[in-house]
Amino acid sequence: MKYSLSSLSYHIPFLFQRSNSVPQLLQLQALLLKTALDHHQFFATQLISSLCRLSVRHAHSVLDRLPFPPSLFAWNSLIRAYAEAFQSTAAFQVFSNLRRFGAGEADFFTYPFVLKACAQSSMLGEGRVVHGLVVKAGMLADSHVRNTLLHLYGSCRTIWCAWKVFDEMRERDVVSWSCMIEACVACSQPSCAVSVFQEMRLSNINPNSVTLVSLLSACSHLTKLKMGRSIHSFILLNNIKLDISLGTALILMYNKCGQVNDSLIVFSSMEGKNLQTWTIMISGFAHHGKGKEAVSLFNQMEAASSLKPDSLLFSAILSACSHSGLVAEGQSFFSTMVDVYRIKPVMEHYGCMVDLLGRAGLVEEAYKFIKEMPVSPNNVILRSFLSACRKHGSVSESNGRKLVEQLLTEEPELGANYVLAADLSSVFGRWSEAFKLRGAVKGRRLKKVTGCSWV
DNA sequence: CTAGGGTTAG
Repeated sequence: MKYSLSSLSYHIPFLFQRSNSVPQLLQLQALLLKTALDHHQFFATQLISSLCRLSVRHAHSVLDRLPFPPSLFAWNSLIRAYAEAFQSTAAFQVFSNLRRFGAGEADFFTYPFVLKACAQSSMLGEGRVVHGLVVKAGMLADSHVRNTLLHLYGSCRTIWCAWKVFDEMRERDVVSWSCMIEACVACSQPSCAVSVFQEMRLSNINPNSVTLVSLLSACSHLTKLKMGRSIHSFILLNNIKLDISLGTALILMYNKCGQVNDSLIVFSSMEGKNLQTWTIMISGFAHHGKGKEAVSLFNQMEAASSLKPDSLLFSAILSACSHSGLVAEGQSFFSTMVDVYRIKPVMEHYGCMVDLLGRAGLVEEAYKFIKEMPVSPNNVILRSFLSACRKHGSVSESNGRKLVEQLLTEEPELGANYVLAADLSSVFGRWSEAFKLRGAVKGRRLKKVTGCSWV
């Protein structure tokens, strides 16, 4: 095709819009070079922002080689693209380059992008630096910037900083409140999240689906079934769309509160489901001893959707099998995972298998499995196996003893391990040893510390 | 061209 220069510059924006591959865009770049239109900032910007959609790397190299200072729009596109590609360090690096070499200052698009990148990777130090620049540039006046700052401190689990930003806000919109609720949940303060929500209602701000996802998460942590149910009715009454996230959060809440039947009702009513949704529903069945239902749901997923099960889903289904004594099914899932889906088993999967065999009383098989695993068993697996030994006996004393020693060496601070060790010594009739081990329980924690500091 | 959300063994 032949274009006159003026008609060419008219057509180029459309060409950009139509290009959906890197080679096509590179061809366009060649065209710009040939026609000297590459010296027009408008086209350069368009090239960079189009490239950002497809290949951040290419976009970056074009920006670096521009013969004139790139537009702020181009810088912003690049930072955003890096943030969206989870390359937070690169996003921050581009932001620094913008400040050093760029023409003009960062604007109220730049800061949300770079802050989002910092939040994603919990880069608190970098985030604080950006916060300082935000203050200096007077950008706190922008609500997007303020809300992203709030999100940053929530993600970095520095709740006091989040509160500071939140308290200093004069105007709070639904995003500000949602971010604050989310920050409380992220910092293991679910009851705080609930209070913030109540305050939000008093301020006459209406929650949206994102707010409710965070709030439901707080309900799950607190097992507040009544509140969870009222959120569910709120959703139904207000015709809030049950999207994947909201539906998943609801199912999770019902799971945690022991109401799997309700989980299933929500699950069935959802239109779109992703892998997480299936995983959560299957693990709900797993936790409530409904192994058969879990297995049938797994098969249903394989048959009815194009989703490919992942490592987490296999953890869930293996756990379902082990809790319901479905030994053959569990073993079959394990080999399907390895042979059909080519997923490399990790500690969790081995743990499920040891648990599956151990609970079923197949102690020797469990021992054999542990010995044949390519990794050394962790505390969880050791405890699971030794509990099986305590219950079903029938492992040779010397083999059991070695694993007990391993457990006590790796986790000497947990009192529960000494209880287990003492019980096993009793099984083998070593009474004095059992007595000594029981003495060691004193002064040690019986449960793991979860690190929850609820207010 | 802008901000916020959910999962896995014991």
